Amino acid sequence: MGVKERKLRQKRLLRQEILDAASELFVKEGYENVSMRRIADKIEYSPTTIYLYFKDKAELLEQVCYEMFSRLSQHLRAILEQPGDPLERLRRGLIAYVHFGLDNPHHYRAAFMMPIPDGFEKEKYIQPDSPGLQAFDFLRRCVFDCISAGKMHCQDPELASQTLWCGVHGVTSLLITRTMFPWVDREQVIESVVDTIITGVSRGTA
Amino acid sequence: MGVKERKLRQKRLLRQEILDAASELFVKEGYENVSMRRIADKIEYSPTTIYLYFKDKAELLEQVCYEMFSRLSQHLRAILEQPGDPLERLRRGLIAYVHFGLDNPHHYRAAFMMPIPDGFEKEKYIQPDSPGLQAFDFLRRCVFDCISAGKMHCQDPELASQTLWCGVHGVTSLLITRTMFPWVDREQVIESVVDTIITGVSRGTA
DNA sequence: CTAATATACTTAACACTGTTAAGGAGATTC
DNA sequence: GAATCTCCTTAACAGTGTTAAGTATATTAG
Repeated sequence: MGVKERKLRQKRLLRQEILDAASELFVKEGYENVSMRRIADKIEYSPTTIYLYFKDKAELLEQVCYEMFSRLSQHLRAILEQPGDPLERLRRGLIAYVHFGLDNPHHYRAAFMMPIPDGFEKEKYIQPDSPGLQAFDFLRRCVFDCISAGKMHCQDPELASQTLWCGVHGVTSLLITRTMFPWVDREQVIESVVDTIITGVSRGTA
Repeated sequence: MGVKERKLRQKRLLRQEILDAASELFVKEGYENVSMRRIADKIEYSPTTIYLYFKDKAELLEQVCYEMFSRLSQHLRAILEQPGDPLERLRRGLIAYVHFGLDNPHHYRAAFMMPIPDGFEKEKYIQPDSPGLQAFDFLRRCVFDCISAGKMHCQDPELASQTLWCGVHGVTSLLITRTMFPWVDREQVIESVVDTIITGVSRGTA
């Protein structure tokens, strides 16, 4: 009686089709410039069909970002699980973070630079297995490794991690939104920020 | 024949009235949650009247941000023109920047965290007397003072300034958009970031 | 094999949005 | 007193996210 499974499979397929269409459009044109009707056109269904699979446009974006975070997590894991000097690993991880954001500017904007709808964050962002926190966890572990290796005299790994995150987020988001600013050189700024915060955290007194 | 001046004065008055109403609503509810009709209601004019004074909603926001930048500039000047250790001045300036952003989250978001409409930036952001660049100039001068005083061995004051800006922007924007993130302590993170980037820039090798 | 039900989708509509075109009172000028 | 100009409004357009109601089709029950 595989009929039920076939139906379920088809439902999942359509759901993914919607997700892919939305993702592609969000990436190309940005969340607020894509309408539900456009997404519907792309998959050749009526606009209201989307609401059978997603609560609203925000949830659609949320799911798209979820997938994006998963990719970021994988990306970071690949880097941070390599052997070698933990400080150098940290450096490479932070730089990879920035480039990942610059490669996916619309998703990055959606994930980190937009106000979170009410009653949204607590459930989705606090649960510890969300890809967002998972990515942050890689950073935290890497910082811990640095402290263990005596490469960083800082009492508080959590504070250090959050500080580092703020730093890389700063470059990433400014390079995304202020493309016309007379940056001395984009790559140079990225390296400068990463080096600066690593130096500051590892040699700092805080 | 003061009739012409009176009319001009009244036009400027209404323009400012629109600006104030828009600013207040933007601050309270955020740019995208405020409609032209709501602004019009507040000043008790028809919605289309606004278009006699501003090209579109984006220009309205731009002007509101312009005023906000002017206040930030004044704020920073007050701090950075005080005598004393330039490194300490820099520190106070950066912390003031962050708090200013946190005190005006919607304006800060509008000014730094939103994509710039096409054909907008070149004219408005590159002209050197814009309050935005003016504020950045204070930072640049302060960094220059630090280098002159031998407190910072870094060859490139421009790169150092941009690096510092990225850092403070990072904390500011993350604290604005991710209010529910389990921050170790908001004030502590601010201080940590500022101290970290200052330490990094002044002791760094880059 | 027919009748009832459940599934998956669509059409039509609502209440909004930013923005523009056309028109209308009231003051100013000739 | 007639024409013009200024400032503002009404009405409308084309779009938005979203919901309620309706319609075929497939599945199940009698």
